Amino acid sequence: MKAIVDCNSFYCSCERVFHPELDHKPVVVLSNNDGCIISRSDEAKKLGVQMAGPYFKAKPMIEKFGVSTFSSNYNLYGDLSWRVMETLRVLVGKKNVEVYSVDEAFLDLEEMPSEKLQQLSIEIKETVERWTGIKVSVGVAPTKVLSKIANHLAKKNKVATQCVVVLDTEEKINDALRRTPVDDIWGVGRQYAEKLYRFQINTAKDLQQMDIEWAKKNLGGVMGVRLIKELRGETAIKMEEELVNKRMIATTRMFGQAVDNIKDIKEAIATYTSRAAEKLRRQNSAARTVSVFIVPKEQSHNTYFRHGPTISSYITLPAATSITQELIKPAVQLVNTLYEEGKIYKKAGVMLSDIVPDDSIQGNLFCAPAKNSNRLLMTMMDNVNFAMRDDVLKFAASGTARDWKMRQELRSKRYTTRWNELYEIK
DNA sequence: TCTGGGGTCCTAGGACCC
DNA sequence: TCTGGGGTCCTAGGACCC
Repeated sequence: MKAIVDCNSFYCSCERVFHPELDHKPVVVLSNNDGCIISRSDEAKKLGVQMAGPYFKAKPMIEKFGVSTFSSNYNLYGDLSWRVMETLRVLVGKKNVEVYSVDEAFLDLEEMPSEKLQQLSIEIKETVERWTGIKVSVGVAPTKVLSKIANHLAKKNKVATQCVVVLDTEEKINDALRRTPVDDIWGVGRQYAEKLYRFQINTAKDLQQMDIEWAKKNLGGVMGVRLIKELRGETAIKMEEELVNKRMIATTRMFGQAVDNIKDIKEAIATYTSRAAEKLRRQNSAARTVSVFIVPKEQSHNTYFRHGPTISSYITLPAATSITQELIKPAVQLVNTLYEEGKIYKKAGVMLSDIVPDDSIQGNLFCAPAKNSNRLLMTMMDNVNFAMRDDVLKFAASGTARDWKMRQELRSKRYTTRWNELYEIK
């Protein structure tokens, strides 16, 4: 059996840990730039605040009902996420925890006797809450897809289920499948949901009974086949063993305000490259391809949100590297080829790919090997910046005024990663 | 005026090889 | 005039996830 543990309204819950007076009150958390709403408490959901909706549209309602609003505080969420995951590792063993996202983890419970699963799930839920202050929901079932369905049902009926649903018999599974519309299934997005409804496939039970060949043809080939197998209780998506290195690393941002000069864009690109290089070194990798893209502001005054055309290009380096300066240089060069005078830009990004392990960099006959002093400098910068969870040390190319930086007007304090922002009890 | 950021996997199709 | 068969590698793009 497998479990999925999912934090309830994670970012909102993190804010509540340090604002207990907000329990049972509506809370929302905004994306970078205070652009849209990315986490809502149950009370905010009940008021009708839409997920991923633009903040400025919801603002009148938010003010009317006195919804507490926060800019995203990733220092805080990252730290609390780590505490939740550590708690799970203590409870079920390190090797049985697969961190799936900042607020979710799969647990491998194969060795657990089935009659103990309900009890264990309750214990997990209660311990995480006691140790971290974060409320979670637990779904248990034979496969990952089914456990996601269990979790969904637990969240939908918090009072009746106490946030724990265990699907350990055929009967319970079938009942759960009948109560789950296809668009609530993990792996079915908007496109597939529309298609399924057109075929009169309305519930997870309907989908489970479809032919494998049909899935292959209509639901994205092997992905569809896996999905149906998982719904039938047959494992098709395995637990990931250890931490796998990323094969692509990206840092992209909307600008706090639109940018109309190449200097600011270069600064932004240098900053994003530094951040991406940091992620690269954290997994002991090096990259050989640097891609840069910039997005001009859309001209039309359409009421609908549309992405403008993305202008992008890439450079493949003679040898893979993880040294920030060596990556900034080509990235900034690319900006020269992409930037067009007179246009206004609202977003930019850097992507590193062709990623290889740092210790097996393919040498290049025509290049000197990376100097050790550079490595030492990188390690030193990483240590300082990691301890502060921010880029306290940076390269001059990143700029100092940084007019393009994102807005975060409503951010709470970094209670757990800054000495001078510690929580105070009077 | 104001709409996030960071990933994964898969497929089709083109280029190229013998 | 006729124009094989099998393979690999790469890229772009679609779909999905949180």
